[in-house]
Amino acid sequence: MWQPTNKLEEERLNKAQALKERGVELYPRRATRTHTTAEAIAAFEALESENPEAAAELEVTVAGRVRRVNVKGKVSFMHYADEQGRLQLFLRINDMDENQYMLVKDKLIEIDDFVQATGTMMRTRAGEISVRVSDFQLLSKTMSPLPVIKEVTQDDGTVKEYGEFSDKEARYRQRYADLAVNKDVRDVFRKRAKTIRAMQNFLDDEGMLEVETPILQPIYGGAAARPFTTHHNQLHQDLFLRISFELYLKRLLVGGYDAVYEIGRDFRNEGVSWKHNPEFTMLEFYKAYIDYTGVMDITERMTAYVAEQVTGSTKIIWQDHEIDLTPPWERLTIREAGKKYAGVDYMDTPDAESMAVMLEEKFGEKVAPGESWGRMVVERLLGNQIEPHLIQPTIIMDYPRDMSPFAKPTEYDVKHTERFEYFIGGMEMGNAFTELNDPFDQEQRFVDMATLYGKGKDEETPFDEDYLRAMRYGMPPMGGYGGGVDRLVMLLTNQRSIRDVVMFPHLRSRDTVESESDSSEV
RNA sequence: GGCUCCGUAGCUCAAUUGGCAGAGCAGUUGACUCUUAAUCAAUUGGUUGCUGGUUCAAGUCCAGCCGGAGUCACCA
Repeated sequence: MWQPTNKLEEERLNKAQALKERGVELYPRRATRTHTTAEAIAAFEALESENPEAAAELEVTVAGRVRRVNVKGKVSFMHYADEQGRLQLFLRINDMDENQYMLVKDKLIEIDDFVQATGTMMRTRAGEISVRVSDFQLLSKTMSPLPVIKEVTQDDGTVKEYGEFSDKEARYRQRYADLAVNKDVRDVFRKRAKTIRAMQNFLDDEGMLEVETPILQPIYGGAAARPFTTHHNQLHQDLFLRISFELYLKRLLVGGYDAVYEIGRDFRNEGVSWKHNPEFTMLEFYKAYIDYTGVMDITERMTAYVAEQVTGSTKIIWQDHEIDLTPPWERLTIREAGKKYAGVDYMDTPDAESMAVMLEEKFGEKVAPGESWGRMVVERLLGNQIEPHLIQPTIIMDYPRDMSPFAKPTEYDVKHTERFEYFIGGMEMGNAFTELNDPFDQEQRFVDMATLYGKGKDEETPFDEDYLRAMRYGMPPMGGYGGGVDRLVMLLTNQRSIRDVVMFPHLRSRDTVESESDSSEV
């Protein structure tokens, strides 16, 4: 049984007992509400100008969480809040049942409790719209007080907050408390929902079908990442949480759909950072009969559309930058971007040895032995030297073949593939290709992968024979896209950490002892 | 995993060279029939993340651990 952990909770427990003794139900079964806060205010304001008498007779029943209490004696004021806003309750002992009033006067019903009130709408002498309460009930008694934040709605309508709940760890671990007191956090997640809805609307209008594919997969693939593993007991089978949807979605175009998309969770067993969470939300789409330039076009239009829907503009503020998402965006090959932003032409160093020397001399990069040429181009030259410059939306295209096992080669050079990534605010936002639909080439890529990443390497890519079989049935030429939804939400809400756009970000658990399996980790 | 910084009351923060652990808010008691960061008077609240060490004396110095933030590594 729960015990109070501090004086404040002890007081609340005492009050709960006192309420019971007065016959008050702490957690009544039912509530009624005729008006939300916004509806009550709107209804009153609409009547007030034309017909003041009718406005004064407007009766409402409202409900919400108490956010401010001012007991003055035989008259008291309360602010309660629902999701849309807050409203004042004017409680006067003459206007209501004396016993009900005394629950407030004796502070048995207090800040953070949920209440229901019935009364007529009015304005106080100070001009604040309020409910003149005639009936008042407790809906839910709060045992643990929320962090103290005083909100004051100013004349210009903006809300000023006094006090704050800013401890990041506490906010992430107890997001419910964070949401309860920090309105701007609630707004971020409303925008998150809008972002996803806007994407769906856009892609539906493009004629794509939204689908769902397995999260538990016997063979993982479609990206290079360490998976989480689990086990199905009855089937005696190890399963992996997906690291991408790619291979399943492309199978569906073999099946006859022209275009499909999926928005869902991916899981990658890797480091966490301001832009990495172990589980994150991804959008992937595949559309037949277009190539990667067609995907570029969709990407630009989709991003602009979503930004417009969510923020009302295609120009957004991200940290210290104003970013213009209006199409078209700058498009550069990696090679051009290397010349422009890093001052090097990587084709001057066309093999791993010379590339390593150049990177070390020019940028002080310490290249690990055995790193491939393509990896150095993508991760060191692009990732470390170019990416931080890409604040305005930029498409970077034509990636080295060995880093792009599902992309078709470019016409001009088999060393490169028709692949692009795009960057906004210095963040990689997504990745796309002209998809490889040649089963012979794909089989060779799997073999190459095994050589490159095989034998105990963490990123080992399993050979997916069923995927090759699907390809042999005939796969239409197509363009495909994968992009991070969380990062787009960060951009549109100007949040600097992925944890601020994920409701319950992953944190180390507080009170578990290190398990034995952890000791095998380095 | 490496490095740097951080952890003090419910929340936000103080605490001089190592010298009695404090403030505001909220909480408690009382007053107040139009308050609004209400006001006025009085007042409670602490295993200073944990464990150990140095010292006459540790929030402060040292070591280890736990947790967080940042950064690097890692992340086709």
